Order: sequence, then structure tokens, then C-alpha cells
Amino acid sequence: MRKKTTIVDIANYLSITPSAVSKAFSNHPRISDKTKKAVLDAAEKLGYQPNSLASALRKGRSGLIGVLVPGIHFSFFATIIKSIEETLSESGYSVIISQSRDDFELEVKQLESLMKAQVEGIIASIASGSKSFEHYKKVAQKTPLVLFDRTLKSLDVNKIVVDDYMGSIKAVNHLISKGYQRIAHIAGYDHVEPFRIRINGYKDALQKNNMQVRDEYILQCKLTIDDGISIMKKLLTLPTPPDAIFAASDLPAYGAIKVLNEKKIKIPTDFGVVGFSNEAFTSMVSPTITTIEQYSENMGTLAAKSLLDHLHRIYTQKEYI
Amino acid sequence: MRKKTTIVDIANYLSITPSAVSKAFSNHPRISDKTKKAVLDAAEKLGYQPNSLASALRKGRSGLIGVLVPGIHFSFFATIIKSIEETLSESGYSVIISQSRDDFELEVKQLESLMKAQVEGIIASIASGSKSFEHYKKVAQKTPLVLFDRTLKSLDVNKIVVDDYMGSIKAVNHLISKGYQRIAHIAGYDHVEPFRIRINGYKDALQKNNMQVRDEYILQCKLTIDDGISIMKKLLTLPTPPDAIFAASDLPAYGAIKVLNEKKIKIPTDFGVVGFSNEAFTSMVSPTITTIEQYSENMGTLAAKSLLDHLHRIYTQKEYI
DNA sequence: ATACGATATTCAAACGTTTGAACAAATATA
DNA sequence: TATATTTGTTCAAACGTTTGAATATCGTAT
Repeated sequence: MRKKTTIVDIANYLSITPSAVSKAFSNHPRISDKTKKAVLDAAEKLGYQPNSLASALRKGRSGLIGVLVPGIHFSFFATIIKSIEETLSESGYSVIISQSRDDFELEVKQLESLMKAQVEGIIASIASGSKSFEHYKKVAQKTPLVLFDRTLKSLDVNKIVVDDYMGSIKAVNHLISKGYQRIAHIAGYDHVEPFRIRINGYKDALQKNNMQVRDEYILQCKLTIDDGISIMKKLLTLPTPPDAIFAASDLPAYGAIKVLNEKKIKIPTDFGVVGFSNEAFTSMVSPTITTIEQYSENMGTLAAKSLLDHLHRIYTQKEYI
Repeated sequence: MRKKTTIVDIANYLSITPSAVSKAFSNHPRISDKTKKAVLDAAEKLGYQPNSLASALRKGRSGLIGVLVPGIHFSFFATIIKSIEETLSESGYSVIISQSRDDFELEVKQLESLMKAQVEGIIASIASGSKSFEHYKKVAQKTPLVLFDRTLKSLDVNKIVVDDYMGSIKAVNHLISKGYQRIAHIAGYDHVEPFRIRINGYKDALQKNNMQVRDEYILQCKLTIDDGISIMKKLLTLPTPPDAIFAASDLPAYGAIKVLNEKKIKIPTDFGVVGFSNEAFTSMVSPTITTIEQYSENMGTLAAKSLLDHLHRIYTQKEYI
């Protein structure tokens, strides 16, 4: 680990001042082409790597964006992060990731850590375990915040969500058009905005089609595969079991399919299944899960662009191109 | 966006010097308990957030770790990043992620960007498109580097890999034990270490079982689903087509299965398939892909711990607990 | 009273970069 | 020739924190 070359080393090497070197790098119009070239050459020869820490401190811009998600291993979030990283790194930003594991305390801690790192903005999806949202409010006062998927009504920030209401309507209509009569809903917890909206969409779709909304058909859970399994089993023991389900996520939909396969109930002839989210595996399982596309790739790009816009507006930039 | 509170503000507020405040925060033994408490209270009241940029610059430690992978959307890498983030954030580090998209140029750029951000260490998996490795060598000279999965023999750094050789042997033995006679290998490019090793394992396993190694049965590719499809098709047109394949990753294995399903070739009765990597979907597709477990979660934790160890050794830390 | 070691705090420089103002030299204008 | 303008560079302070050395304020032992 040999000592790092700084702008001062270059300056000494060329017998000019550090400030000239700095200006050469940023292509300042008042620096002669001769010096600019000399600086670039010297930088190459001395193995110079700019130190963004110092630059960030002086300029008041870290070039860092924080991304906070419940967990990276969910393919929905992984895909989002992928596209966020792609768009942001194109604009010269670095992306710090952190996970809340759907836990409130951890979410608070991670947000603080991001703030401490002086991120210029944060893209986040709220932990399902969070009931109070003061931590987000505090963040939003100090730094641009974009929420996606798991958002919060009372927060006045940019939000990127799929149209959950329309998605539910579509899903239920799809099942009805295929002739299913008794459609159940494996739902997420209704204190999380998109899940509540999906429940409403589900109910409204049934009502618009003059179908009965049965409370015992709406089961809230954490939307894991296991939840799908146990709920499906429970549904099948009802006096009047459903003949189709609409799941608020693909994972429980998969769980449900497993149960149906086991019980030799044929999909889609005897039972209809629609998921929500488009996890990567949905096209691979058998039978294929019909799913409401959440366009996760798009969502990430949109979130990133929205944040970039915001930053752009804040910093009236001056650069000598 | 109101202006941020600094250590100086606290100092002024309490009519002491910034240096006393700083020392109070780091629990310096020579600062009185009274002042420490006063500082903490003032910090709370004024809404102070430490600025790690400044601290990093002064201390020469950024608290940042860079992670570079081909792509976050692969569940193998997503899982690794998840566990890396978990272990590192527990130790107070922040994680910057970047993707090479398996592209050489981008990999170079991303590494530079990480160095510029003054990361204290890098955890990476080499892009399959990289043939020259000078960029990694340069990085390794300046900063601790841990490679995982896609590693490089000529680089003298810590490496976390699954035992590729044994994995291949196991895979092939498994197929042989099931009675398959002509086992083909959908391989990765052999300039990437683990793929070369897997090829060797495949060959050795065949030879140890007195089975013929046929060159036309070993097909190198980028290991995508599409590669699996086209290679499987090609294999089936051979004069003596194989009756089983061992794929160096789960993705082409899935592609192969699709082709076999299409051609109504029954798995596993008529044709055997084994993959490598344990992508999340392998247990969900039908028929289920037998796969060599890569323990990705473990691998991430190991990589992170190995880096932490290394950093620990470098910085003989002095902290007043 | 005097010196002494503790204890608590301040001083001042440093980390590497950026930036407006100041300056000098060269060129253009009158 | 004197003055204004342009061009290229240096000066010096700043960003917010940390840290070893210096200093001040004690109580305590001489």
C-alpha cells in the first residue's frame, strides 16, 4: 500500500500550485492548454487518483446516493437496485445500499448511517415492520427522498408506485373473465399502502361485477411462500372454498400452487391463480404463474431519474465543458 | 433543507472549543463526564449529524467498502450482496455497489470509481468479459481486495470460492450413478478460473469412471438461458447425442430443460440434468433442477469477514471504549 | 509557599480539494 | 506611450473533523 499521490504532488512535480492543478482537472477556461496537458500527463505518470472525500467536503456534494430496501435477495428489489445503480452510475453517482430486513429499528439505524455518510439523496422502500414514520420525515427535511413500492401517504416526497389499484382490478377481472366464481385474496398487511390499495381494488372489482365480498376470503399475511402454503390449505377447508386466488405477491402464489399440485387440483382448469409482482421465477414454475407486471426494472430507473431531476434542480451547476 | 449542524455549532452553543466536542464524542478519557453529557445533550437538541466525509478525510479512513459484481439481478449475486451488506454494516461500514455487466471496460471504470470514493477495501467477482487483469492488479496494490466465485489465479489476494473441482466431480458422479452414459458439459469460458476448474473436474470424473471424454461434448458459452437452449439443440443433432448434461450454471440448465420439454424428452427418465450454483428458481421449475449448492449466503459472509480481518490487521485501532 | 502530578481544556495544524479574489504578464486599444 | 483588456497563474481561506502538543486549573504532597 504505497502512499497516495495527491494534487499537491502533481503541483510540486510541475512546479506550479495545487490550485492550478485542480483547475486544470476541472477544465477551467483560464488554464492554458499547455498546463492542462502537462497536468494530465503528470497525473498519469504519478498514478494520481482523485480523492472524492476531499472534493466532496469542499464542494458540499458527496456524489453518493443511498438506497434502502427491506432485502436485496428478493428479486423484485434486486432488479430495482440493478437499474438504480445503472442510471445513477451513468450520472457519476455512487450507490450505497442498505437493508432494513423489514425491521423498524434497523431501518432507523440504516437511515442514520446514510445521513452520516452525507448522501445527496435517498431512494427507499419502507420496511413492513415500521408503524411510526418520524424517521422518514426527519430525513425528508434534510435530503431529497424518493419512495418506491412501499410508500407512505403522509410523506410529501416523490413516489414511484405501480398502479396497485388498477393492477388488482385487472387481476380480478382476468379471473372473472375466465369464469371463476369465488375469488379469494392472499393479501399483505393493510397498514402498508400498496397492500391496502390492492385489497380495495380486489373488493371493488368484485363489487363492480356483482360478486360477493367475503371476509373469510381475504387473508392478510407476510406474503412468503410458507404463508401461501398455509393460507391455501386453510382456504381449502372452508365450507365453500374458493375456486381462484389473487395473491398480492408472487411468493405466496407459488406456495398456493404447491399445495394445489399436491392435492392434484388442476390449474387453470379447476383453480385459477394470479400473482402480483413478477418475481423472476414466475415464468419458470409449472404451471406458469399469471402475474401482474410490476415493471421493476422501470421502477428503478424512474426512481433514479426522479431523484436525479430533483438534485439537478437543487444544484444549479456550473461546469466548464 | 436547513443548514446542517456541525461540531462547531455545538462548541459555540456550549462555549467550548470544537476539539473538546470532538473528543467528547469519541469518549476521550481526558474529557470530563460533565462536558460529555453536555455535548451529547446539545447534539440532540441541535439535531447534530456527524459528517463522515470530514472525519474520513482527516482520519484517512472512509468507512466505505466497494462491492463489484457482474449484475445484481442474478440471485446468486443478490444473495451474496445481501450477506455482505449484513456483515459489513454490523461493523459500521457502508457498502457501495457497482456492476460490471460482465463487460471489461465497465469493470475498469467501476473499479476506478470505487478507488476514487476512497473505499477501504473491495469485494469483487470478475466480469466474464475480462481478459486482461491489470486493473485488478493495480487495485490490489493500493487497497485490500477479496475475490469470490470468479477469481484469478495470478492475483495474490484472498479468494472465496466453492470447491469447484469437487463440485464437478460430485455432479458427474451423480449422473453416472443414475446410469447415464454420455454426459455432456455446458461450460463457462475457461479463462475464468472456476469454469476451467469445473471443466477439469468434469473430465477427471469421467476418466476415473473409465468413460470417454469427447471434445464435442464440452461447449463453452456465456452461461445464459439462451446459451443453454442453443447448445442443447446443437447437442441433440450430434450423431451420438448425450443422454445427460452437467451445466456450469443453473441458467443454461434451465434453457436445456426448456428444449427437452419441447421435444418431449422426459427428465430424468430419458435425460439427466445437473446444474451448478443454486439459483433461487431451481427448486421451482419443473422438473426441478438438480444443482450443486454454492452456498452463496455463506460465501458473502466469508468474503466480508475475510476483508474485515484484513482491515483489522492494517489499522491497529485505538479507541477509548 | 512551592513544586508536582492529575485532570480538563484549548491551540493549531492537518487531511486533499475547490474557488473567488488578487496579481502579473501579455496583448489589444486608444 | 499610456491604458484597458485578456489570459494564465497564485493566494488564501474554506469544507468539518481529528489529534498531539501546549496550557491552564486543580488538589495534594513536600
